[in-house]
Amino acid sequence: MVTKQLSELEQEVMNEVWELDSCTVRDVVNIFTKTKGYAYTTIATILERLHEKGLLKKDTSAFTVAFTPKITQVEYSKKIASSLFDKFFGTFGDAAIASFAQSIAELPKHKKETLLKLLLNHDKNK
Amino acid sequence: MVTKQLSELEQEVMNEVWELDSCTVRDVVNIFTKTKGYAYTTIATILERLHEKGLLKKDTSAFTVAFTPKITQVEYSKKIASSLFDKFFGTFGDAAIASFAQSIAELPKHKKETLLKLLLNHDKNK
DNA sequence: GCTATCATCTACAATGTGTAGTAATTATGG
DNA sequence: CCATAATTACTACACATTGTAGATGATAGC
Repeated sequence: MVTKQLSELEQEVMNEVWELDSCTVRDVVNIFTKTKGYAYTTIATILERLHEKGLLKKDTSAFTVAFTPKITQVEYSKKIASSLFDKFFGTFGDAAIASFAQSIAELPKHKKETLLKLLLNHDKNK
Repeated sequence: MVTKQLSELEQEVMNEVWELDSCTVRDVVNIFTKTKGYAYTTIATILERLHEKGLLKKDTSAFTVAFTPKITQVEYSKKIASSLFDKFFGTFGDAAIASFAQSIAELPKHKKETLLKLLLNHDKNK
């Protein structure tokens, strides 16, 4: 099951929605006005596209529409990780395991250590 | 340094070029006729694009052009892995380390074991 | 010299993406 | 209750990427 990645802006917006949890177009626009200035309709379009892609629930019962994530950020990141790995090993095969390992080894120390701990734990409890 | 991923077809062709090492358009066309039937010019276009993207050397000294990889598949897969990890953690932050670990845990046994061995080795030699 | 092959140039439809205007509708402050 | 602001739904559009390949001119080899 290939989980296609979101576009840059979609992902940014999605991250905000995860922070806000339930929100309106205006809420998201307000967040972004502090940094980049997007038109109201631009954000509306992106939220709509995220809805079409099945990532957001859309509650239209009130005049002002509310969007809510259908999946948590952690769940979603899990899907993306799986999909990435599948694609990576599908493309490069077992020869790429070393590349993979090397990239892990080059992660910032705290990430690497947390990761190793998790992996070894997993391994014990199998 | 973000290494952008190749398109599906570009990647397929690139994989063949890595197998053949030095090759002509015809060589690649021949490989593919066994499976999918691409027009000669389709493959030529893809090879040209891979050249533009800096992945292939193009030797035009003879009438029949020869393409050669500028980077090995393993080196390239290393870049992709790094880029993928950067993007992944850049997008989802440390909260995603667990997702990452879980996806590793779900890899086929032999991949996972090879990977763990490499990681622990790395860790020892630091 | 003819013919098959090749390289290069050009093209084009489909899709994704960032970006936003317009029209119609509804909420709201006075 | 009305005017103005806010909101939604629809439409649009340019630009990049991708898969796909035709046309045209150059060349190699018989």
